[in-house]
Amino acid sequence: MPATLRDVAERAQVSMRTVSNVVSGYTHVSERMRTKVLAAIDELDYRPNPVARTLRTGRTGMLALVVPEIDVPYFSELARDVIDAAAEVGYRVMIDQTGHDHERERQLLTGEDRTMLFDGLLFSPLVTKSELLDMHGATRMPLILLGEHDFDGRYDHVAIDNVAAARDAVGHLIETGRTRIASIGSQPLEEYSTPLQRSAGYEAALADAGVDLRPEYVVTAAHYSRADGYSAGRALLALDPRPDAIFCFSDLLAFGAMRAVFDAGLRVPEDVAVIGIDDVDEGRYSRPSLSTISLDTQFIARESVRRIIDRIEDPALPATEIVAPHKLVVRESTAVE
Amino acid sequence: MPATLRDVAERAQVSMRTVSNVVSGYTHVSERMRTKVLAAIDELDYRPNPVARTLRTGRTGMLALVVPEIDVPYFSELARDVIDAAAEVGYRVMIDQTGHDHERERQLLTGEDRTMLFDGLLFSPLVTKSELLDMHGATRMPLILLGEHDFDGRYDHVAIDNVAAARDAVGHLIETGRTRIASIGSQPLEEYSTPLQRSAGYEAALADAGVDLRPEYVVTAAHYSRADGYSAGRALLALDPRPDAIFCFSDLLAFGAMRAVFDAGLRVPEDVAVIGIDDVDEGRYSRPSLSTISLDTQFIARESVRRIIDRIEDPALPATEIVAPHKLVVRESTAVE
DNA sequence: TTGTAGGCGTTATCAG
DNA sequence: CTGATAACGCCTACAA
Repeated sequence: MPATLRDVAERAQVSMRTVSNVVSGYTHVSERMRTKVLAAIDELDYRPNPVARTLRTGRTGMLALVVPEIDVPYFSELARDVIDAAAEVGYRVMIDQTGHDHERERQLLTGEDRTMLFDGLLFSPLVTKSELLDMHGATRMPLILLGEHDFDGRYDHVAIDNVAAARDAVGHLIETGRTRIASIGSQPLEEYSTPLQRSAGYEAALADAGVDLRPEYVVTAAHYSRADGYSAGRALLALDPRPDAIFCFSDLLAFGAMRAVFDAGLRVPEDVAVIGIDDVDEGRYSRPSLSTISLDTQFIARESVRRIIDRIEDPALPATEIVAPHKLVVRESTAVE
Repeated sequence: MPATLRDVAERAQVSMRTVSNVVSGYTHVSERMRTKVLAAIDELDYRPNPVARTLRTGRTGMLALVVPEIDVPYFSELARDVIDAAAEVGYRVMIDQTGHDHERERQLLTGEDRTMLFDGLLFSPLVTKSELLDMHGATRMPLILLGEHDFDGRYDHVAIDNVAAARDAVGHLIETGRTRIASIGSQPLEEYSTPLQRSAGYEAALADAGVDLRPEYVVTAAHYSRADGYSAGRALLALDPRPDAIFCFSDLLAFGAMRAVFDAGLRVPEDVAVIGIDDVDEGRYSRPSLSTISLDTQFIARESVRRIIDRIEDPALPATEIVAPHKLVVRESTAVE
């Protein structure tokens, strides 16, 4: 049976008030009292009960980070940075993965879950915006959207300019002389906003260069996985004329696509150039190393944690949008000659 | 101001007890009462306060998973499986990364942290065993050790047989005719148990085959990262005679080492064979694909969650050890001819 | 500077 | 089957 504040008070012959003062940052406690209390705490091996403290103060000191899949490198690298940024300001992070399951997203958003022991929600969503608004409406849980854009200014979000990112990637392929540019990553059924935006950027870049969009060059991917990149890549290589470049909506898709190119007996970048988005560590060591659009996960993590803490402290704050920077990183997979 | 149980009771003209019964799915409630209460809940948009419930019941419904680095694929794949396994039994998972920081490990273990809002700890440790015993001693927090071995039977753990895993990997290299077998991954300073065990397996396999251990073929790595694998690989390739095989203590090290081989103008597996441990997804798509020892993260996740829940329910349970299976997966990076 | 008492929102005990 | 009431452990006006 763990010791409580009352036990310590009895043991030290002082009031609970004094013990509490000592425990939670000294505010005017005499030296005699303090040592007496500390001794009692030590003897009883007392630790404050965080749940009771939470009930009283209304703060759990915990944030939730919700991502589609934690084992996708982009999200695990983001999680790493979020955990670190949160730790710096005294918060811990609960992670949940929705696994492309709308129902699980909905439960978190509506607060329907029975274990919502956190002060705020960092949400990297699949759902489209209108659905989101309806779901979250009733709750008062502070919420920051990650990686999204254009939510009518009704929510805080730390966004990526997905249209520009895709445009930069495809623009690079065009600059290096490729003209038959395929893409992998648009969504088969649902209208998720990230792939929609990246599709828009792809189309815009082609239009800018006066290159026709060939519908057969646009291959969908249900998940942003290596496996889906591989099968999409195989499909593209069977086309005639064969693409001379592939823009993948994520690095993971790109790794799969590159492997498909090799298995077809072709070379990257000589026969087919490949570029991704995310800039995960893997791409620096893959063969060939992967050209990509680098998204600044540290920036996203820091800003979103900063922002949600502001909002927890003042729920009335107006919603803001912060756009994280991105930049083109040229490596071997799009080299010329 | 969110509605409370009392508000609902007043609104529905019943006692708090009845409302509580309805909310927590108690069976013996008359149909009349139930509908009346549900109506009131709906009108007031009432949601139970999880913190109050937790204070009363002593359960948070949350587990903590502590790993060195969440962005290391092995750990993020493990986290994925742990989150899923926990969700199946109604638990959520808080993730913390110690980043090779002993102090952070200690805080979690001693319960010194001020936000320990979880019912049990799944711990993938860096510390050696005696340190661990001393730290955790006082706390009553249920604890399961992951991936470790040989803790005197004083703690529950879901172990990997690291000695056998390393031995199998090196044995495979020997069977395929390699004789100058280097290793990357022993630790430079501290005596962490996982690398110690893998070193032991490496040495044992060489001894089994009557192959001499050359000290210069043993290269340390501070972290199990691609970067460290790369620099270790470079160092090995400069030796004379050059190794014809490299056993890496993790897949990540292996990816770095393979890249070093290519950058030196050599080939994998023709000039140098490479094998890792972990079997992360990346190794199925890398070029060449990576031979490795597959660790069953699903098994580890399921068993550790099952075990910690048993222990939460009955803290008096005797400690048990479960050893997760592993198996050799042969791919291109160790092929012959 | 320190003590007393009330309440955070829930569940559990004990009557009825 | 339902109602009143006491904890759960802590923090903080308010009082001394």
